[in-house]
Amino acid sequence: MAVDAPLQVYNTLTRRKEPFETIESGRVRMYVCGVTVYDSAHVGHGMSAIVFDVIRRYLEHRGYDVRHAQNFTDVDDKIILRAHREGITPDALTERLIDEWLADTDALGIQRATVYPRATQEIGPIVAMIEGLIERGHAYPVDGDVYFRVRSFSDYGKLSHRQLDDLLSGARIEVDERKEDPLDFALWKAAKPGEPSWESPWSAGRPGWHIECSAMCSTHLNGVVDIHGGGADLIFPHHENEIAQSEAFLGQEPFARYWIHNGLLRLGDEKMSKSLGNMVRIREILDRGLGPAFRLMVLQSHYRAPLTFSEEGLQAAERGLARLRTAASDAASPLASEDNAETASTDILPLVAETQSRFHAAMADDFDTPGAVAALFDLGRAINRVRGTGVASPEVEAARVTLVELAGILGLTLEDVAVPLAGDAAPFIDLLVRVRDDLRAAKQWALADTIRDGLVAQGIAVEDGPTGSTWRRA
RNA sequence: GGCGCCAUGGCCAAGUGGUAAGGCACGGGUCUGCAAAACCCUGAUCGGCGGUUCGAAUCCGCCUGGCGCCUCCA
Repeated sequence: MAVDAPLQVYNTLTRRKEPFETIESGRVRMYVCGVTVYDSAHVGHGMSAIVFDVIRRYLEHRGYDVRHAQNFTDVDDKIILRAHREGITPDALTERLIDEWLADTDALGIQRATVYPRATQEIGPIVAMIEGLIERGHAYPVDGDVYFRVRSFSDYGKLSHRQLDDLLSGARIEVDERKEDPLDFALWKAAKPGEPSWESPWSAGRPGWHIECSAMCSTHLNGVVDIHGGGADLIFPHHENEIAQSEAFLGQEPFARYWIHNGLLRLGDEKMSKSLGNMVRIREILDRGLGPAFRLMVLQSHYRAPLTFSEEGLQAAERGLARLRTAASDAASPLASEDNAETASTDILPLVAETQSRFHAAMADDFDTPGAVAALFDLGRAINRVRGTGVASPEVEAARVTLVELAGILGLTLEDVAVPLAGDAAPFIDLLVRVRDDLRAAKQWALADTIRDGLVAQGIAVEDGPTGSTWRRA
């Protein structure tokens, strides 16, 4: 593999790209905020999952041993409300939605995290951390609740680059007289009647939203992590609060070395979000077989930039993906020699090397997937060009293998997917296509066209080449 | 009101000091019984104004337009 350039990673905390250095040599501890499971996952979640999946795949490609933790927030107001509406227990609801999440992300080709801790299964460590914060004077109990004392943490605001006083001027914060400061946030909430609860020194209750991630980083990633990621909408207050809790508790900084945030997916001119109700579920695009196209669409935009989700964008990606698949296909048909075949085929070797270096340089520069993808398209075009001359040479095969491997680092599978998708029908389609070939040889074009049209109507594209016909799923 | 981001060809989208990646679409070709696929050719001086510089899409200022966060949110 080509020598990799030093990896540069953009850090939200410092607002600049920094050389990537891990706490432990060769190992990466990565914590990515997961979802609150009260509804199905939408494509915005899918985008985030794909972004961090690619980051992880690339780090692993560079030889890092990545320990990846992603939480499920499985207790909160919305879950309780939703479960009540459906007439089921919160547990039944979250169990179902977690299964759904795993099925959806699996189908998107996302590697499973190393661990998927759940808030309700981390109560012990959470309570311990809250006790520690109270002991250190960073938190205080009130009527069974426990709040974090924001003024006790001098660095508060450093991630989102805000001043405490600026935040107050926002004036959208409900004033709770029991809190010392309006910005103090809950670490523990006493349960109301009928709500799920766990015993604690302060009340039967449940953890606040932010504390679970801090506790999970402690129990699953040794407290301090290399990468802490999530959507840009988590920067404030969630990640800001996590920093306050963890650094106040640990008595050291930084709690996370690199804060990585993906830009948000938009629908039309506004952010896609559950609260706005303008979501498109991941399942909807998976059912249409557009999962891979969605991944390519995400990759063709930089992860930190916002991306607008659109049907046209999906279709454009699907077309582009088809071209890459053609180039990566094993089944390309060789033909008798052509004059320019030899030159074309030898010229491709330097391009293979160039593609490798372009790809790696792009990825090493803060995961510039659009640049990496552009290199793949250039290589794909070169392969198709040589193929067009009908020559299958070792050089082209080398290019093809490179294309497939590099795409694999991005989680894109290019090799033949048509036959498996056609399932049991494949042998019959093969038969029809062979019969049609005989008809064409006999110049029985009307009949040949009838067969082709029939297959097309069934979603099978038939393409006639110099040495016979091939088919693929359209 | 505070903090921040963005504005690149028809659409999407990289590039952050040396004279504009890539994808999709359109048009014109090659190939082909036809079709499809594939390949080839064709298109932008980078929102506006001013400044810094030998040189700016790329740095600075102002303006216009759009977006995000400040409240649950990937």
